[in-house]
Amino acid sequence: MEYDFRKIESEWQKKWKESKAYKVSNDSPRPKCYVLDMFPYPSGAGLHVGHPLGYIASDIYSRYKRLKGFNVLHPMGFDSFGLPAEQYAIETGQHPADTTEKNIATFKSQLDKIGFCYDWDREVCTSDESYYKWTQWIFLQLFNSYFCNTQQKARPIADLIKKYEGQGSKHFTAAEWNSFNEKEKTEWLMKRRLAFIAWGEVNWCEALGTVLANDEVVNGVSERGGHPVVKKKMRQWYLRITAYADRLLQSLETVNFSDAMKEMQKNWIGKSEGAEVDFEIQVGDSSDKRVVTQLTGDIELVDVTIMDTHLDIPLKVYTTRPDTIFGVDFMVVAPEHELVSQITTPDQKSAIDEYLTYVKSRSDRERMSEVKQVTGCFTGAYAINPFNKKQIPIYIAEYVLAGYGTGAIMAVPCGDQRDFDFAKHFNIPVTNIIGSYYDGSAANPTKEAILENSDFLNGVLMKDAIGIALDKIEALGIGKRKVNFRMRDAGFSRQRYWGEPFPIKWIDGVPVAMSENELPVKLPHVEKYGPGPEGEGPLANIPEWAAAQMETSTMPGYAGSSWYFLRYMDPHNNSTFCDRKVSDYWNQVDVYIGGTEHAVGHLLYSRMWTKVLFDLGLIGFDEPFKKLVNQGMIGAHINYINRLDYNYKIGDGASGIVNVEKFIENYGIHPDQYKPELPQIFISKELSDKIVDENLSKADEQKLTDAIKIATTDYMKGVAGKIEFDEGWKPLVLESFVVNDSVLDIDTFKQKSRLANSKSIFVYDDKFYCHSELGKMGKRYHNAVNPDELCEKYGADTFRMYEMFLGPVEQSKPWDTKGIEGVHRFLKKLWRLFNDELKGKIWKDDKATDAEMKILQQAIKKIEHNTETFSFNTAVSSFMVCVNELSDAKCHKKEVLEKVLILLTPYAPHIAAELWSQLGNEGSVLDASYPMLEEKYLVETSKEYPVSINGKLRTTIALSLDLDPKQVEELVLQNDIVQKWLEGNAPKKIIFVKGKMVNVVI
RNA sequence: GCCCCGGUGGUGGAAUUGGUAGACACGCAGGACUUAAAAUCCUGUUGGCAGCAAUGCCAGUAACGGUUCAAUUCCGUUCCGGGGCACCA
Repeated sequence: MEYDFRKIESEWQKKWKESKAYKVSNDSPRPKCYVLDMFPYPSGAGLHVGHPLGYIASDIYSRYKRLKGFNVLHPMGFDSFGLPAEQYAIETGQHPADTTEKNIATFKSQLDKIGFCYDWDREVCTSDESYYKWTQWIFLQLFNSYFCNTQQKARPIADLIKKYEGQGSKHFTAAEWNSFNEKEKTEWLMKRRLAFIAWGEVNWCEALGTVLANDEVVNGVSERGGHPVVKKKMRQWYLRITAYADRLLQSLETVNFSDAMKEMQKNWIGKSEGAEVDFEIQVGDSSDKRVVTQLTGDIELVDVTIMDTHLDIPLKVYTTRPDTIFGVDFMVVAPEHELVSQITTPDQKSAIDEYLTYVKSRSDRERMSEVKQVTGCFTGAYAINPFNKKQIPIYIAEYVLAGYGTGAIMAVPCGDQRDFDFAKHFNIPVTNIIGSYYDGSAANPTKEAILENSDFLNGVLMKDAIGIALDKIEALGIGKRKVNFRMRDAGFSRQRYWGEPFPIKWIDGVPVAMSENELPVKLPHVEKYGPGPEGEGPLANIPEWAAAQMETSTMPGYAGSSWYFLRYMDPHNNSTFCDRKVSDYWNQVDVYIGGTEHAVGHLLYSRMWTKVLFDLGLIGFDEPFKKLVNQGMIGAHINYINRLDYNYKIGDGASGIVNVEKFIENYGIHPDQYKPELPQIFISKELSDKIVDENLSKADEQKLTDAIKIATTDYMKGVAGKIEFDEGWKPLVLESFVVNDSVLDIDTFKQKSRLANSKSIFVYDDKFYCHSELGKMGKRYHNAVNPDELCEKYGADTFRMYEMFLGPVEQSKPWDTKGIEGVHRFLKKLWRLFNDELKGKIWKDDKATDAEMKILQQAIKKIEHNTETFSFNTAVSSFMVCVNELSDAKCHKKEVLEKVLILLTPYAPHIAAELWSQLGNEGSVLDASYPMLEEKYLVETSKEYPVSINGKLRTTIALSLDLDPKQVEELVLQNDIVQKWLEGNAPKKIIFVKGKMVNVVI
């Protein structure tokens, strides 16, 4: 009886489907465990072997927990709104709903072949009405809530209105509030809502007709498609995630994420503690009597003489190092800063104007990329150091950004390298406040120096001086402590079609929330997916939609994925997004598995939504994911082949001018239109390397010349002209199936590669080598490996185990299909413990020996530990060790084998179930109980001790474990090899670690 | 530039708190079975030196140095690779 995995797997998959073996109940006396994979986007390309890595890991863990007696929720669904479907719709005219449905079907069939234990009854798709109804509902909760700074939590906006009506705010009195008209009230409330509308500079991409999030823009072009992106002012919806910045940061301490992940989130939030300090501004020096006369309206510098040279408005700077305030030698203000026009002196006006023009001419991209070049311009104005009244020149420079802090910094050249470079460039004298820590050649950002030249801070350690300076600044009323965050509020509008419509109507220019019983606001059908007028979304093109004054943008991709883990708990509830009782039962996701690419986007947004829902009392926990496991990427070799570049040119050859008549006679075409299909000349890697190194041998040169000759002569018959070779060659991506260990399989290449043409010429030595590098797996690199094919060829069980066997889940690693044979052999070997090819059944009911039990118990111990710690690769090798040992011991005993099957069920469920039923077991192996570890079989009485001389292993000696150190020493010293090394001398020391090793020091 | 993670045979990778480096596989080489192939099984496989051989010795976990009886593991410096952030004050 052979291991017929195709039959076994399809039969068991069918059985499990029919018996609803993966149905999960919300009502169970067993403890719960929630294992979740990151929401996949159902792309048209389908799955490649990189995708299921995390799914297999989570599936193994889920099945393991089930065997351990947990009620396990392990759902799957689809993040089905998104740009690619819409792009595809624009290109092909197919409705995104149709293509999405098709893609989901493909995904599901691919996933099912791998044998995952999903309860498909709980599947959710973000583009289903029954789902996005609740996305819209949560949006309304966000819209109708504000962040209360006193309680540091979200509260209903009604509470705020009540407060405004009763006691007003620091901006208006209660009486004023009550006299405001609706529009004014709306505007004030909009400043506090968690979902709000605002004008903002957004990344506008003309080609996609949409606004992109920061992380969707790469190097100034759109991530998808690479279209140019420009800044544009638009009215956008935003989520006030900045209100949660501190809580998002603090509660990172409560979750089990990797340090790298926490670090990324911390960087993104970018909290810094410092101070805002006001500096008096003096325009011109005191001998110069010119100053600003008008400070309101459109400000202009007026050339009049006035005695007072001080500006009423202070220069507000943000600094994290108030301890360095006596080392300030100049100020830098962002070129966009509103004070620039006010403080510029007439002398400097033309220089400043020139610099501003220069800055405007620079794209953001240039401003970011050119770090080394120092640019800037003096404004003519000075700030006054509030402590020592020193005059400090004010510059503008593009390295200071208007959007961060106050848009102005105090520059301390002895402590900050950028400031130092700037000072050198403009010959600004540098004040040294850190003594020997500053050597005059570079800045030193230390906090460990004792301050000098610093008035009341003299002799104080910088670290300590920060607090002292802050106290003084606050006491003098010239500034205050201030915490800054780098994070910005999250843009929540997309000028797109394939997303959730907003439950918002615009009435007299005011956004008005629709009521909950009007939900869902259904996404209407459109004929065209192009953008609407003025950059609005496609919905603006629908007359009825526009007439109903509906919001025309839709929600972004992360809307639906910010709360989907809640919907899985209660997917069919029509009266609420998720029943509180149910979410209290399932609570947080215990293990969340996915890639690092969602580190800052999805994870921060879903964490924020969870906090809001918690604040509003809708769920009972404020962090969605208890533990996060980051799966590594599966890479693949990208292979390149070098093709010589050459062009056919007629008429400028050495042989002279083309005889047009003769040419037409030969070819029936005018020479200008003649474009022959030229043979392609491919050169192998070592040859192209030699060419680069100018290391070409005579023989190599001859080969190339010959190839070129063949290529040219064929096409030159009777024609005057020549073929011109460009200098180099083009590396082209090869299909991975034509390459074996960097060697090109020329026959397969000729038959199957899209690059081959009938007249390809190959230039190489003994083997044709290709250039090969490790990169991503994907369609465009022609190296994607499809899991379906592997499941077909080796079975799902083999595929699952091989993916795990590749290496640690969290580590990125290259794919290599070859190794899969080893895992497949292992399963066949396991099968042969139960069945013989000829004799059939060979398993027996005999009592197992202690030695056999020991093999089993070792396996239980290792595999349980490895599964628990997500070390699935070592678990697979432990299975191999176990089966190898049982085979060697010729153990075919049910008592041992059935336990092995339970251990194996999470990893290879089909074969485990089949053999389990062959053993005559009633009931499903899916619900068997995990074998208990019985330590008594693992107790050893003796050990083969490694014996080292001076730490170097020389021999091993078998010793009983109950010997005392003295007895051990005696036995060790009697050993021949030890004697040999001692050369008759007494050892200096003998180190004995019980159960580990012996080391003799001589 | 800053932060995080990593570097182990031809390849993927093992190695509790420092305690027998290279488990388990792939590949390769040789052998058995077979008319042959597939499948299966057995043997070898870090490098170098010596030996008919069992074996022995030396070197060896990116490089160098340190701590220790003992270092892939801890510390320091450097190099290389991957990821994240970036004129962030």
